Amino acid sequence: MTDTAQAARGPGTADSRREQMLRAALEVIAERGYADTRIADVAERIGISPALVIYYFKTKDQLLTESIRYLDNIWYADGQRRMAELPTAAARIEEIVAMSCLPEADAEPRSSWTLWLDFWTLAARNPEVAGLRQRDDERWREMVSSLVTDGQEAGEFRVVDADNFAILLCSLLDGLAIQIALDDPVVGPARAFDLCMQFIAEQLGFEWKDSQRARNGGHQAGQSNGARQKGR
Amino acid sequence: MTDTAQAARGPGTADSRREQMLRAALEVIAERGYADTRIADVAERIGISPALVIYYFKTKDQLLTESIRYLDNIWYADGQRRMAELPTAAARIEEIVAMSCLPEADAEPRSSWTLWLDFWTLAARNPEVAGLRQRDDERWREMVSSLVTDGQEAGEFRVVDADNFAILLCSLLDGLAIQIALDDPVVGPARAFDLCMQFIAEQLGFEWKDSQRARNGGHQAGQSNGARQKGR
DNA sequence: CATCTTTGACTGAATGTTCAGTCTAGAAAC
DNA sequence: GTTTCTAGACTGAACATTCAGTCAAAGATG
Repeated sequence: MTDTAQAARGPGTADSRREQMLRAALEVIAERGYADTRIADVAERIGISPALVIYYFKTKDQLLTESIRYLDNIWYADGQRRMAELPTAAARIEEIVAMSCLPEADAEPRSSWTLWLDFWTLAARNPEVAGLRQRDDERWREMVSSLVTDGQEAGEFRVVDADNFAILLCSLLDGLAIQIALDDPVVGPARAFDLCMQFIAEQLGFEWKDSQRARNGGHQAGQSNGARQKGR
Repeated sequence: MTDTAQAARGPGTADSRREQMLRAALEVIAERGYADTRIADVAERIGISPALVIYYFKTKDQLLTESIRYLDNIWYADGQRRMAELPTAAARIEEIVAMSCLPEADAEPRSSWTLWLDFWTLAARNPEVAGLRQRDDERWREMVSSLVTDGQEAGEFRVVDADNFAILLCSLLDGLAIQIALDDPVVGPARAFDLCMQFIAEQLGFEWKDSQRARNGGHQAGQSNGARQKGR
């Protein structure tokens, strides 16, 4: 009967404890990798006993899976928020590229890009995570796709197949993210960003002047609250 | 003379044993994932005792790391061989895309694409593997880059910056490989292949007629010996 | 040729460690 | 005073690695 009920509906403290643990879990995963993340690590990071982690999440697996879900949701919500704040389709698509390529100044270390590597690897064997990933990818492609359609209707973009373009762009971003996550000396954030924008501008037929964005390292569009994730 | 050694059940000769183990390790990694691969799995697969694995590779880590190196080398060598067999730059670049996207008919299961996910994830934390991956990526980009240059000199391709193009294409292939590895229902091998070829033809300004390659599922260019890897 | 000796491949049974998850009981909240 | 949180000590299982040998083939010796 008390499946997950108790935890979610507890007093305010319970709620923040949970989230505190989820965040800690993501940090540890980013540092040590999903496979090498121990309950003790997560507990230690927030100064509690390992037993408490089990008290909130019945099993280790639940903790980790849920933390991935948490990441997934935060990331998507953040994307939507940013999109809503920008006026033109061109600006919005640039924001997407920036989110995928450029580390944010305010965010913690350079951790999170690697989280996506773990996410993918996990999805290869864990059906639940696989579903999550797939939905996430689909959402993302739709975001791009409808954005392109909007831009075309507004006359900002040339007419190309929006769905195909979305697949291409999202795959390209994933591929570039790998290089960035692994600190490739040839394909750093700035170069990835520039190349990608050039590609987009060419495909969609709009002007893109080498922005200074890649130089100063962060996206400036909308960093309102203290969301701390940044990779993709 | 006394070469009855290789009997199916009997003790194997030292030389083939190592490779046998490396191959078995890759199979297990592909199935269960790097993190969940146990020495006992590898041993069981070839019907030997776990102790023997340690006898050959001092530690588990060494076995796994070496198996990744083995994969890396095989993959690169295979790529080079295929390139050498094709006459035009256009055919060669198509072969690269096919290698990255289309599963081969003869190869075992659909295992190996996921190996690359594990490879990347591992590279994020293991410096040795990181070096390996970086070298591999660099090699690959150079292959594309020089291929493009050749094609341009031969008048097959339009003139674009070869290095930038190589980065773009390799990243795109990586990104598409993720989708394929994770069995994305929207981005299957055939579609990935077609989209990618369209992109290339457009960028390099050559004709590409919707080949039947993606349909019949495999690459036909050069499958001479019984090499059994296929993913990327 | 008949015997010993060496050597390398191989195994089964320990050993030791690392963790996830449990149990007990105390402190805080309500 | 009952329920919710929390910690510390503990248990049990899963595994990597070690050890002490077995076994068979190849050389050496006479």
